[in-house]
Amino acid sequence: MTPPAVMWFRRDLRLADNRALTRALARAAGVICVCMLEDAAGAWAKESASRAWRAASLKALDSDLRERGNGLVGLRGTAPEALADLAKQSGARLVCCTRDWTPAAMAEEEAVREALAAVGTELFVAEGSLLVTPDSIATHSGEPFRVFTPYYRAWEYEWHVEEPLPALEEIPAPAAVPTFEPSTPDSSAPDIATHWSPGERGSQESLTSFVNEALADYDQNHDFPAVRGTSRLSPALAFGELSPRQIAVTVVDMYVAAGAAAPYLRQLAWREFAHHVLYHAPSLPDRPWRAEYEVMPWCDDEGALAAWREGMTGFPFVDAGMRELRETGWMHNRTRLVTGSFLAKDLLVPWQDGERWFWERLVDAELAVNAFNWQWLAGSGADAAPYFRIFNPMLQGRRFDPDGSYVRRWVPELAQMPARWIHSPWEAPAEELSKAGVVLGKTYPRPLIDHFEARDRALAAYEHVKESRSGGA
DNA sequence: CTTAGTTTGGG
DNA sequence: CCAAACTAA
Repeated sequence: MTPPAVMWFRRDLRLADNRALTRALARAAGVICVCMLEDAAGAWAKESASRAWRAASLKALDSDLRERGNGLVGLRGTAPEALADLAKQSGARLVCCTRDWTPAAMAEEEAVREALAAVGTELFVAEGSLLVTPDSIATHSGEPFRVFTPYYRAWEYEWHVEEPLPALEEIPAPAAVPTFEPSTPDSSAPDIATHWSPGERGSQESLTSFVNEALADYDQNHDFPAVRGTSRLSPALAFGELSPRQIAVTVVDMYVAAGAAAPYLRQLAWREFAHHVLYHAPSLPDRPWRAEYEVMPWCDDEGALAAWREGMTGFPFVDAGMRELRETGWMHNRTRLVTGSFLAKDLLVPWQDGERWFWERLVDAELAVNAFNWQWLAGSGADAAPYFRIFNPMLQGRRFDPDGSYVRRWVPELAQMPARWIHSPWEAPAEELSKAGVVLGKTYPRPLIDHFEARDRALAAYEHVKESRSGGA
């Protein structure tokens, strides 16, 4: 009897277009499908929305596997030990997984490779989490890209439309698979099932409805958080329920001739740029990418941070975003920009605090993307928002939620406010407030700070960074 | 796509 | 005269 192969699922929780799984099947008559019950390389906080998503997604993967004559086995302990043990017990000579380009995951791959080598088993690492791997493109001088536009040009040139691998009809298991029991999600995590359908099938349906319903108007609608104008595929990408190739090919197929696919593909490229930057600067999650930002005079204001987390800053557009995050595990991109700018620039709270909160609360949290975006917002990142671009939360609200329906949905205490005042209730005449049943400081907080004073304070702080760059070192 | 200040151009 | 367009920080 030929020995089985092992498929080690990580952030590639899909059966279609999975080169690792396809390889395992091609090399052995039976495949043992495993995942680590606790994802050490993912380093989830104890309470985390992603953990809840992962648990649901693993369950879905298990049932998809069972339909194909297999099933998922959850392993305890660390990946190198658990996989080496499994290889020894089962006699497997081959373990397959998909490459994860984040630093801890790459280190984990190496540790697994060594542990497996010691028992005479090979680790095969397939590509599939990115369309263009971080090490495959560089500037003319051979340096990593530091600016998005030239990166995007190279990226666009580099990726090829290539048909994804089909889903596998049968995945024979070498032995009976025990019942899969994922670790239970945290009680504080959002109720995933009411807002999302995790798992490969649910994500494929999300992709189909996105290309059918929203893609054509993506460019016009994607900035309006009250509209379903974005793909909402970020959690599926984060966990590999869909590969970027499946998404890109579907999007391009829909719009062979028209340019309608380009704005969306550009967003996929931002995700890959984040991985490119992290790969070449592994300290991205912790330290400012631009070293001069080490001297940035942040304020460790616990109270302000708490108000921001709770969605109680008194700025309706900011609070709506933060509450959407809390309730659904996701936030619209526009409000990610505005809430992030508000934390880092208006409140001058270190971007790492925002990064940590998003990491715990977002179902789509990806290390590279989260770190990159926070640094981008704070001004210390690659091709970052210029320091003087400090979002005005009132103007942003009026522009991108003109009728206030996004605020009304997530900040119900303002539901009766007329659109004219909904993004700055403190400016509303007293009778408008009372008609809407709003008592500032009681039913809804007064603004935590004056935005224009905060803006001046932030500009002064950034001035300090500029001076240290020209004067110091 | 931030703001403030300046220029331009239509009415 | 004012609003849109442009520009510097």
